[in-house]
Amino acid sequence: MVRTRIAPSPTGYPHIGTIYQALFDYAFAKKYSGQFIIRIEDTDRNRFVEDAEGVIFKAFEWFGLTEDESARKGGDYGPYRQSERLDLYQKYALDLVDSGHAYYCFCTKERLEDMRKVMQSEGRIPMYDKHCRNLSKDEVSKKINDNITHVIRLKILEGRKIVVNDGIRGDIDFDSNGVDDQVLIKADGFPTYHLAVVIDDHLMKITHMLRGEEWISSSPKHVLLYEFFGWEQPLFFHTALLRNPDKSKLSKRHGHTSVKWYQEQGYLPEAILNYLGLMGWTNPDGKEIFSLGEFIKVFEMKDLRSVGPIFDLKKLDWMNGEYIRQMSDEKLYNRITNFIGEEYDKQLVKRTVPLIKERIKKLSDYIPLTEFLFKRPESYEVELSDKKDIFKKVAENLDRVGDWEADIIGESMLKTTQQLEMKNTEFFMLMRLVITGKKISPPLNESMEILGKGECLKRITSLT
RNA sequence: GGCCCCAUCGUCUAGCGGCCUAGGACAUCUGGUUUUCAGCCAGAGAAUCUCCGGUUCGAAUCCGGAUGGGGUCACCA
Repeated sequence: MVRTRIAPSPTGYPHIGTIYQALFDYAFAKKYSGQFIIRIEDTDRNRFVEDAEGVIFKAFEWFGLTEDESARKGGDYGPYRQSERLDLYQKYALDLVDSGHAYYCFCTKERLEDMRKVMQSEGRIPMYDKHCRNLSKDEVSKKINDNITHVIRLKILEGRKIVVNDGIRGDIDFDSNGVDDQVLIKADGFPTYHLAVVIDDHLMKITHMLRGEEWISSSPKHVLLYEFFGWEQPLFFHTALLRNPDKSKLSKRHGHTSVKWYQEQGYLPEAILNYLGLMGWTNPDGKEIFSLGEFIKVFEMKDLRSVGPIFDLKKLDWMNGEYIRQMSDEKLYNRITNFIGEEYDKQLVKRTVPLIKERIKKLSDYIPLTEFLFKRPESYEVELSDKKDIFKKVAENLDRVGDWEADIIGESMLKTTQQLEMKNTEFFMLMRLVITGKKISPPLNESMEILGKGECLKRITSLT
């Protein structure tokens, strides 16, 4: 049975990289009829954001990455919120102390900081100096009785080779001398990520553990913990990191990391997922546009590449446009009204859909392109005050049009062009400007039909 | 800096020892369709496969080293 999990921290809007990983977790679990789990890792009380959890779940819903078990849905291996599992972590940490694989540490933050400064100034790598490692049992119990704040640290054996098996990269060897005596239980009684992740993945029966590459260097600690507990490890998969254009890890400063931003830009969730699926993975049949369902059918974790791809918005834009064009008018209409809100006349919006479908890449392109239909242009991109005669003539001819339909409107204007002995391009550009205010717009005849005869004549005669 | 990961067009990638004078997609440019833009169609340019050694009859593909990029070194995840 395959069981995968994504473990976001409730610190704000979800990171696009979290979705990237969740996509693989989800697809893999679904492919093998397993379960996909969302676990909330809220052990850092300093970074905790009150309503972040709800926002996270909403985001997953938006993408259609629906979980089988989670903090909101429950399941057989709960609770799925780490803050509700504190006694569990405590118990296992004490087991580790008993078996000699962990120890109490009473060092103050100040001492630790000073120690690191000294080590750094000596050009050494800052690591805990194991100061509290060899305290006697009596010393420890005395300090605990005296209520001295303490943490519990992992005791790393020296001179050992630790092998981390990664499903994407193969075996990665570490020397235990380079691994720090990691804090397992913090002074506030909360576990650190390292302890919690191992205990939870084991207890929740996770079979395939996928996470970002930035965790590789702490993996030896986790491997050791599995060994000390005598537990079988899940398979590890460390995905390549999404990058900024300068190749550094995708960050707010150089790129867009928040799911919220993508929503506000009017990217479609299915397009984002499709694009993400192209990062580090290639569809065996070469197709670049594929649905989540198709992805699930062919995805294998081992096919993931280990190179960190640069997140290229240009290609996402293209793909989003591709999805928009493939969508039915009805569906696109729903997406647009959903996106722009209530203030726009829905009947009007509906009629514009066929006009803009091939012209927008993102939902946020809609309003700038169609604004002129909802309100009269306030200015014109080109000076029109010296074209009064032309507009007078057009207005006269258009006024005679009986059935206000695109084709007939076009014919009338074509006739006017001939009467005025103007070039088509020149004439229609003037018309485009007077109607829309802009040099670039959706098809003119159709736009005029939607706008209505009265409104069109008003716009034209206002310049005569 | 120590440790670890990675390395094919600007970007995403194909490639698993001969089919590679390196293929596709995005982007760019050109032409066509056209009442603007977009779309669509056709085409072009774009990678001495980071470099240097080695293995081999033969290497983008295997091995070693160098270089470059990235990650990580917290009582954050």
